[in-house]
Amino acid sequence: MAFSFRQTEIREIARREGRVMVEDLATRLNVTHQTIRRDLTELADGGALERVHGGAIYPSGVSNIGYEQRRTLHGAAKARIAMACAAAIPDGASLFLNIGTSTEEVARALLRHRDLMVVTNNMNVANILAENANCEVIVTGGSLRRSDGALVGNLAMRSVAAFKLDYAVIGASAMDETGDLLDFDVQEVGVSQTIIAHARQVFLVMDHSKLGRSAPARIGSLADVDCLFTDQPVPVALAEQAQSVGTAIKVCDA
Amino acid sequence: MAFSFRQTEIREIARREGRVMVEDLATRLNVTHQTIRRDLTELADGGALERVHGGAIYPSGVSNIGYEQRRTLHGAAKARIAMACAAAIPDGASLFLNIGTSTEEVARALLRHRDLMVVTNNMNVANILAENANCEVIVTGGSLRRSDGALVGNLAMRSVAAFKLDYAVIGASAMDETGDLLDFDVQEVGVSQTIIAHARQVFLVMDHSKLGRSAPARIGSLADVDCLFTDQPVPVALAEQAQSVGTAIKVCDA
DNA sequence: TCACATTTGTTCGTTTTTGTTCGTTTTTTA
DNA sequence: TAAAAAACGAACAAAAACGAACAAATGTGA
Repeated sequence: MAFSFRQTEIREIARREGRVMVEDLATRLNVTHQTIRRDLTELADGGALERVHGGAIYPSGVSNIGYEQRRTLHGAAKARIAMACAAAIPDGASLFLNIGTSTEEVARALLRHRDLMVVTNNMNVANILAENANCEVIVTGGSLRRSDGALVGNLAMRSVAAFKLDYAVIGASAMDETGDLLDFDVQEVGVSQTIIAHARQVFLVMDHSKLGRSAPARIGSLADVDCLFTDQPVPVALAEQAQSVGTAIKVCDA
Repeated sequence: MAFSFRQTEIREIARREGRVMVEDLATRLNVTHQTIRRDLTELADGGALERVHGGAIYPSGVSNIGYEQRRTLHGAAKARIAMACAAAIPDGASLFLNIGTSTEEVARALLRHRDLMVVTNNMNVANILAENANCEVIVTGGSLRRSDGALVGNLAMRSVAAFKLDYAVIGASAMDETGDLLDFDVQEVGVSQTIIAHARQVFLVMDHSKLGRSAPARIGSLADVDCLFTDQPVPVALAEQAQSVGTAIKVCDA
């Protein structure tokens, strides 16, 4: 179904503003209510909008901005990665879980584990694992970043440094071809570095979209990681690099 | 099931603030109580909210830690206390908020304040205030206690000690006739003491049911408190005690 | 230019939503 | 524990939104 010019515009407005109202659109687009209604009905029939009395709502599951969006992006792949990573962590272990949607997924995959001790600077992880009664959850301090529930800053770093745990499960924004582990946010780098330094084994969870691309801040290198969990075969250069520094790569495809 | 605009908004508010009240929503959304009730019923039918007498609560996740929230839903007294306490805190202030349903209530009352800096060892408080974009939220570290979302332990205490703020808003389990401030949980005492020591002004929020009763662990005394916010006139002995040590008492009755 | 299809505006009966009232149930208070 | 207060839901009327039908305007191809 091809939408008219006006219908496309209505959909655009709905995407931007989350919702549209018949009355309002009629004024803005200089047409009658009835015309708008016809448009909304067609858009709803085509699945582009969700019709409600008085207007329509942009379907939220599809593209809530920002964090919610990333959350559902690559959902199945992330779940597989998380399951594989969780499987590598034994009951009774102590571990760090840092920021990122991938690590949150790991937290979900750890809900059935027993006697874990988890230290995290991610509020969402804490919330998720709160449901596992067999798991001690320790939250690092820090300033709350609303966009993703991260706790950042000095406090977080100092808190992490007070531990020495069996595992660290970390995510990051990117890894480039030379095996450098990168992040978009400079604030996060310090915490991630500290976590790596205070864990006996480091697991990196990262879907394929982040491999081979770049980001401004450097956390460390592939050599710091004991095992990389991802969803597709990695670029050859990276695979060779991993081989030479002794990093295992676990590809979790369907 | 597609929810109407208003219903969508109600759900959003519920997500942000953990709960909604019929009365409040009717005012904020400019419709009658009956309309709000209908909305809440439909949202509850659709599984988007959980209906309770007087309003509804947002299910799942952290907002759901413990059933305390439901209990306090009808605590009009607590809400009044919280409003009065919030009113005594100016925009731009820095403050501690410790554990307790009363302090959570204060957090809700602070949602409209601007430029606050809030340090808390209460996950629920952090979640509530996360929605006030004008408020910097800092979470102390600590071990997560599931029953009430508190962060306890050494880490919490050490984190608190890193600050010196304008106000401390604290709750406690009890205050006996001699003006001793008491708690049922020994673990909490240390944190509360540290908070008191690192604030320029101390506000105690405590409903009348806790006044004049006892508890095993001692936090401090009435003398450490600058102002006590409660909902009913305090016992005479306590009032005299307060007078002699220079503690203000604010009775927030309807 | 004409015939025809498509889109938009207008009108009007129908449906949905909301406000009002009132008796019932639940919660609070004394 | 009984009275008072608050919240609840049902019923009905008013208001708002809806969609169908048809006329007018616009666009299109012979």
